Amino acid sequence: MAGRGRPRTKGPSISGSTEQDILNAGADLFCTVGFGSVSTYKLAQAAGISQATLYHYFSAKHEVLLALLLETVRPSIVMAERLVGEKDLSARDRLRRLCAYDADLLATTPRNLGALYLLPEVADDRLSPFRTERDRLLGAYRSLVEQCLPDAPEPEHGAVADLVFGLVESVILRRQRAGGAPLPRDTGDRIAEASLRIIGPG
Amino acid sequence: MAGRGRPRTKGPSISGSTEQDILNAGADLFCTVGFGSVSTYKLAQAAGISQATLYHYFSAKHEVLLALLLETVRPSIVMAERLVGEKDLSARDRLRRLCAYDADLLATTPRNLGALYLLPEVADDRLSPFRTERDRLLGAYRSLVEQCLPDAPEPEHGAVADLVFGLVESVILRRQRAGGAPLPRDTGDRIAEASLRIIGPG
DNA sequence: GTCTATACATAGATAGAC
DNA sequence: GTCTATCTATGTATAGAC
Repeated sequence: MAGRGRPRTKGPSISGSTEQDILNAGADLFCTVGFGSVSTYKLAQAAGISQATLYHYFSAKHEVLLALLLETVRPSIVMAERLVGEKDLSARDRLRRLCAYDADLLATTPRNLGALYLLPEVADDRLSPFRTERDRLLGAYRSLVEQCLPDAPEPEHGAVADLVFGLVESVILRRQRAGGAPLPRDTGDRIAEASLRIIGPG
Repeated sequence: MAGRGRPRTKGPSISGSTEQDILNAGADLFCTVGFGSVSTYKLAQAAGISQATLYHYFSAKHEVLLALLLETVRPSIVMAERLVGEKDLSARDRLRRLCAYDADLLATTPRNLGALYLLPEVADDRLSPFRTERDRLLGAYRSLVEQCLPDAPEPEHGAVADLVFGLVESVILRRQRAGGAPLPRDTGDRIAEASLRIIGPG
């Protein structure tokens, strides 16, 4: 199981890949301690490598955070854009599924990775590729809300999408208050139901 | 207007109080850059004083953040506990007012101070006095939800209160995405209406 | 009450041996 | 691919003059 064929000289990796060890360590630390509060030394230590070795895998500290952000948001984007185009289900059902999927991810993944979205450092220019992706996700929510409320005036779609998206993301804050521990498994479904109540009767 | 009777030798204060200058600078920087990413040097510079003078007013960097957190959450607690005891209004009306008040504060105050709640550093032991206060606020929400849903089973109250509290706090995230700029003035009312829809028909 | 100066530790990133 | 050693900058906090 360990090493999976990749020869290593020292410091056996837990995951089988040193890069993954670094990402795992970053996920642990950035979510709980913050970004600016974590030194590259502590990050490397948590990954089981020396501080210098970090720079063999990432050219700078913020690149670790960027990689984490992108890989965290990607599954949601894939699911969202699939549901936007999936015309066999009603718009309400598709929005329900998206909310349930996203909220469940945020609530039950081993680490509270959504907390990365909350870091003020995300506003940094060097992390703009992530913000672009998150805007794509928000756009998909807006499309689904629009399909749910075809008769509503235009600006209303964005406002309602903001409410729904916000309700889903509020799972992150709740989990952070709970010390990062996973939330009950019905969290996703409850969020989805509440979202549809915000949308109004079908 | 400036100085308000307090003699100053150098570095005229903008606000009339150096302590307030420090808090203002902390509000600006911690919300936008983060806590660990802000040095005491930059903090002092933004407050218009030397780095050493900071330690005349606060014994350590985290004390600045603690003061900000406590003064940010206090108005919400005062309003919440007043509404919990105010029996002249229906429970729904009181919850509506609380949600509208809190969401409006978060949406329209000059700085996006709610973003302070999102900092991972808030989990630090030295900031536990703030977490205690925030739990008091959450308790008030739960009390009001309980009064709105007297027939619901016990654990349901906490779950619904989490949804409502989360929806209110989602304003922070939305504003952060908007670069910290104030949100439309109807944000509080919209959040309050959506909260009551989550609660269900009266 | 504010400053300059400084102590001392840690920061991010690079060089070069193995 | 990983390390030790190191560079240079910056970090927090304190000492002591004014």
